[in-house]
Parts: sequence; structure tokens; C-alpha cells
Amino acid sequence: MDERLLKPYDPPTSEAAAQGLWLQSGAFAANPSSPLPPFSMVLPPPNVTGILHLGHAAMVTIEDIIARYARASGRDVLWVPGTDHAALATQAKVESLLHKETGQTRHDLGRDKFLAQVETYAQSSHDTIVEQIKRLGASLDWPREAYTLDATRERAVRTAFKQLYDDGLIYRGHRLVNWDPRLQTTVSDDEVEWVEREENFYYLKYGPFVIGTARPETKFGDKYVVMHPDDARYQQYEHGQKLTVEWISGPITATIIKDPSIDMAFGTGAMTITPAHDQADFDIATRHQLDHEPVIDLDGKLLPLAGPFAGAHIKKARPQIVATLEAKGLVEKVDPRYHHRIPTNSRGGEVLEPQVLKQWFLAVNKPLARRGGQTLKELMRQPVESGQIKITPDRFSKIYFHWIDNLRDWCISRQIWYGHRLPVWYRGDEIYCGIEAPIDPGWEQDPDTLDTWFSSGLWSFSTLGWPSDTQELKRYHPLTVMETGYDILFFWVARMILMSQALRGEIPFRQVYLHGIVRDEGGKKMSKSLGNIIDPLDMINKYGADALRLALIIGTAAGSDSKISEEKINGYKRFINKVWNASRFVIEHANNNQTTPLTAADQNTLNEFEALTRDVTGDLEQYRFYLAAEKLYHYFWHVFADKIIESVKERLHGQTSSTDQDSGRQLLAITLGRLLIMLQPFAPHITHTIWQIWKPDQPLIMFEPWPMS
RNA sequence: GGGCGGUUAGCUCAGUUGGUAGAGCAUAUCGUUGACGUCGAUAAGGUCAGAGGUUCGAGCCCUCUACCGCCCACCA
Repeated sequence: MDERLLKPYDPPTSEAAAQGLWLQSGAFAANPSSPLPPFSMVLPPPNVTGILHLGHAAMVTIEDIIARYARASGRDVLWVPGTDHAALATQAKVESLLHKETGQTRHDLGRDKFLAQVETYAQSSHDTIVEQIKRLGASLDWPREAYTLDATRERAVRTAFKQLYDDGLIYRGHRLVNWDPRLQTTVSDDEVEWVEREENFYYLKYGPFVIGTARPETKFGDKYVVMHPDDARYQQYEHGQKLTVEWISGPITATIIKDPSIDMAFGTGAMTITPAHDQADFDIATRHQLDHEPVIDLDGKLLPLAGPFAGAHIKKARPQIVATLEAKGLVEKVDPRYHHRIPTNSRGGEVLEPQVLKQWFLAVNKPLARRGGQTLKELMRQPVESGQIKITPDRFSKIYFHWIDNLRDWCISRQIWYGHRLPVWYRGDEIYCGIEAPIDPGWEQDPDTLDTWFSSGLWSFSTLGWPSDTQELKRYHPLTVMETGYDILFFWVARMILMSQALRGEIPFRQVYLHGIVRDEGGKKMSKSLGNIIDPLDMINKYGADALRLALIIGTAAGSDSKISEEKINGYKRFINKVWNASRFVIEHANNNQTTPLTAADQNTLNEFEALTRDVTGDLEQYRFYLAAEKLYHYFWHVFADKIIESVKERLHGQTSSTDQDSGRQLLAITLGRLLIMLQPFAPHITHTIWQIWKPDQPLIMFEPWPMS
């Protein structure tokens, strides 16, 4: 009996030894020239904004199970690690640290010095994250690690930008965008988080009309009053008719506009518009070619148009403006219980102010000549519709189509410093777009950077070396599986389909598996502000990586949120202990002589076990990891340990024949071996450790063939 | 306003094509020095949110309702 088995299982020692051996021996390395069928996947790159939480740990666990199962099924597995620079999130994080520690802003430091600080922060965050992922036992091919902002990815980003610019899909335009006055940058539509609030709703007299608004402070420049062309109440007014009305700071000339987008049932059916600060108003103004004069500046302060209120911040000015309106008798009534949704920045929480700005956009409705005149929307929709890309669970396909239908041109330029600078240079009125800077003098590069999802969108192929025509790209793209959270279906999955379809003319992956959000015991989303973040390392140190992995996977169906508690993790720690002790008994009593025939009863037990094998294999093939793990757990403990081992024990102590005893010993050896192989994707450390002790001359358990009958 | 998910034992959740309700944790009692006290055995605990329908048979399929949660949407 090996003395290592006599001691209780000690996760820290065994896990460190196992991980050290795996990494050192290159066990996770993909081999592009392997004759085995390829299997490919990329790790959704975590943001370098701090540490990983249990949600990340669940993601790594699911993907590691997929990768290890594929390896055990005899495939050449490529699983690429990487991290994401998360432009805005990381910059905002460092800016707030800087402000807290020194009271300085990024402008006090200047672009170069500030970026150096961001890099330092990103590097340390990266190191923590990589350590966390390794401690989970993830079988990633580390030498291929990528960063969304490294040199290879920089070249990919510039190449992609130039290609789409040359295609005429990337353009510069004056459009209404989501502006964050605090972070001083634009934000894409998908990043807007709408927050419901109860506010006052004001009914204001505007000449002969009564108009409603929740934002009186934007109303200074309102010189258009809009109504539905069929509204009988306003039949006497003609489209384009002008009239003078008394307004906040004196009389102004108002123009009547008739537009069918107006809801006759809402309020009075008449409204004034603020095209410079509201999407709907901007659209109406565009349809009728109206002015869109700004009222609010980029800091959120009122412009000279606001007369005596110029320079005041909109938040402070509102009550004063309402007071002025009341004094003039222009307030008809106030509804104090108006429910209204306010756009905020999901990457910082500040209220956003729509602004008309000159920005760079990616056109989603423009035909792309290189792709048979299909638009990006069509290119995104078609592969999911045709089933070329399969989304699990299926219900997300519908959500995906709905998102595409509502999609507007994507604003890709950001006024922040951390990120890929736009590969665009200006000289007077000239614009140059290229992978390298122009050589002749006088050109100035655009100071803006790209939306972080632009580089993430290239991830399925930029990690494989694109735009170089690499062996990896040929062999592993499209990826076999894309596993990620349903919360970034639009941000990321959709953008990868867009980029791969547009730039490579192929899908980025064949199968999308979406997992849910890991919540705390109370069902709350884990977040730093709630203080309920659990560091996976704490749990690994306390219960071991295998126990944590099992706790994270069991009870977690695709696309469903799950809850995690320490009690659950502890429960699986006990299972790991059970595996250790049962293995100890079997190894001590096993019969490794493969030729011993099994008795009919033992053969029957083995046949039943084979049914489990088929069941578990089917679950893994169908991405039902939680069921596979649960069935193995249940069988190991309540059938193998409780019944099979117990009955063999009795036979060994009883008066049965030696052939019967040998048969029992062999049944134990066969069953344990296969159980360990099947448990390996879920609990790689303990199964590896037992295997090393039991069968030191055989290959690593992760390369043992999957027991399919 | 549109769409989606959930509602099963005290708690967390399974229940894959409809065939007499399951697991873990927690609880109670008993037991156990040879694989394992990080254990074993036993027990208690559910009109499967509610109503109606299809069926020989419904937790599962259909309709409606309630509550919880999520996503999307230019009601100013």
C-alpha cells in the first residue's frame, strides 16, 4: 500500500503538484500538426480591472470540463487564454484610484504618464487573474496567451479598421451619441443602462399648446412644436406654420411640425422637441431637416442659449427654471409621480447626456460589396437563422434576432486614452486611414480610442494570429465552441459574428453555449458595491479546487442563474474525501489481472455501470454538464461506495470461493478506473493524484480514453 | 408596450421523448475501533403557484391567472 494513500487527501499539496506537472509537461498544449481531430475554444478574456469572482470561476470550470472531455475523447484541443484591456472600465478604475490617492486627474498627469500607470495596474491585475485561473486547474494552453491590447492584436485591430473603412462601412459622422459628462466620453447603445425613477412631469404652456416634459432644463431652445398629422385637436395648424409664443426667457418663434411618430394619446398629443439631446427628437428633426442647436455642453452645463442660466449645471438649474416658468404662469400642472427611465453608463453609473457629436461609426445597414452586397445585420442574422451557428439554450436565438432588428450604427470612437488608438490621421481637411502612420510630415493622429468591444469582436481569429495566414487559423477557425455568459450575448457574441463574417467571410464558431449569472445565497448578483464578492482563491484554499468546481457546476443548467454558498462547496469537499477513501480501499484490494472472468452477477453490475457511462457521455455531448456531474456523484457515492464496495467487502471476509473473490476485486478495479476517468474533467486534481499513485507507469489520466462501450 | 425565464420537501435545485414525486444540505433517532466520524442506517417532510383543457394516464403538452426575475423598446 502506497503510503501517500494512507494520509487523508490534502488538496493544497496535491493540487500544486498536479498543476506543476501539467504545466511543466505541456499537457495542455495543442498540436496543430496532430492527426487527431481538432477541437478549439477561447477563454472569454476577463477584464484586467481587479480580481476574478465566482462567476468567472464557474465559467472557467465549465470550459475546462468541455476541454478535458474533448481531450479524453481523443481530440487535439486548443483552448486559448487571454485577458481584455476593458478600455473604459480599466481607465475609470485607475482614474478613481488616482483621484483617491493624490487628488489628481488624468489631465494633470498627461496622456503618456497616465497610460503608464494604467499599464502598471493592468499588469498586476492580470497576474492575479492568471494565478486564479491556474489554481482552478484550467487546462489552458498558456504559451498562447493573448491580450486584447498587445502587438499582435494591435495589428489585427488596425487591419480590421482599415478594411472596414475601405469597404465604406466605417464612417465619420455628426450624430446623436450617448455622452458621459463625468468620464468625458461616448458610450455605445449597448452600454446604456436604463434606470427607472419617479420624477415630476411638467405640463407647460407653449403658446396655444400645452406640452409635457420631465426635463424643463432642456427646453430653452425648443422652437418646434410637433403633433400627429391626423390629430383633430390641432387640425387648424398647418405643417410649417410659424407663431410667436412666450417662453422661458422671452418670446420666440415656434414652427409647427406634423409627424406621425407622435402618440396622440400621450399627454396633450403635442410636444416640443430638443433634437440635440434626445434620440427621438433627433430622429424627427432629421426627417424634417430641422436645426439641432445644443443647450447643454459636454460638462453638463447650460450654454449661452439659456440666457441667465448659462453656465449652471443642469441638475442645479432645474428647480430655478421651474420657478421662473411658474412666475411667468407657464406651468399648467405638475404630475409628481411620473415614472421615467434615465440613461446611465453601465460602466460607471453616471447619468448620460445625449449629444450631437462628430464620431466614428460602423454602418450596419449598408451593403458590403465583398460579401455579395449583404449588410452587417444580414451577415449577423443569417448563420444563426440557418443553424450554422447553434445557440444553447435555443431561446437566446430569438433574443439575438430581436437585438439585430433594433440595432443602429455602432459608435466605435471613445474619448478616453486607454485602448487602441484609431488608425486615422488628419492633415487639414485630409483624412488618412492606414495600418501604419503616413510618412510625410504634417499628419496628426486622431486622439480617440476604439470601443473595447471592437478588439474583442476580433477575438475568435485575432488569437489565432490573424491577419497573418497561420496554421492555427486554418486548423482551428471557426472555433468548435464559444462558451460565455448570456449577459454579453450582444456585446461580444454578436460582435464576433459580425467581425468574422465581414472580415473572413466565415462564422467565428459553430456552437454557442451560454451560462447564467452566479448569485449569492440570497439570489443577489455579486458585485463590489454590495460587498458580496467571493474570491475563488479563498474557497480553493479552504475546500480545494475540485470541491469548488463541483459546487459551481452541479445544479447549473445552461442559461440559468445559479446560487452558490459555502455550505454547498463544503458538501462537495466531503465527496472528494469519499472518492479518496473509496479509492484507497479499492487500490488496496484491487485485482489488476485483466483476464480474471467476472461472475454473472458482477457482469450484471458492470452492465448497469455501462448504462451510466452512456448516460453521462450523452449529457456531456448535449452540454448538460450539471447532470453528468450529478449522476457521477450519485453513482460513485450511493452505488459504487455504498453497495458495490460494501458487498465485495462482505465477500472478501466471507467464505466465498477464490474465483468469486477475484471477480469482485476485478469489478472494483474496472469500475473505479472508469469512474476516475469520467470524473477527471470535473475533479481533475484528485483523479490525477490517485491515478499517479495507482498506475504510475501509465499516461496521465487526462489522456486515458473515455470509457465508451 | 413587446418578449423571455422562474414558481417542485425547511433551504438550494434535479426531474432529458407524459407512465405510481427525486438529490444534496439542514432536522430527528440509532449506530460505527479496518476505505472513509469529512462516516453509515433509518425517519420525518411535497394536493409539483392557482384554474381549466387534451390524454387510459400530466410536474412535464395546450389556454388563462397570480407573483418573482430578466431582456428589449424614440410615451415627449
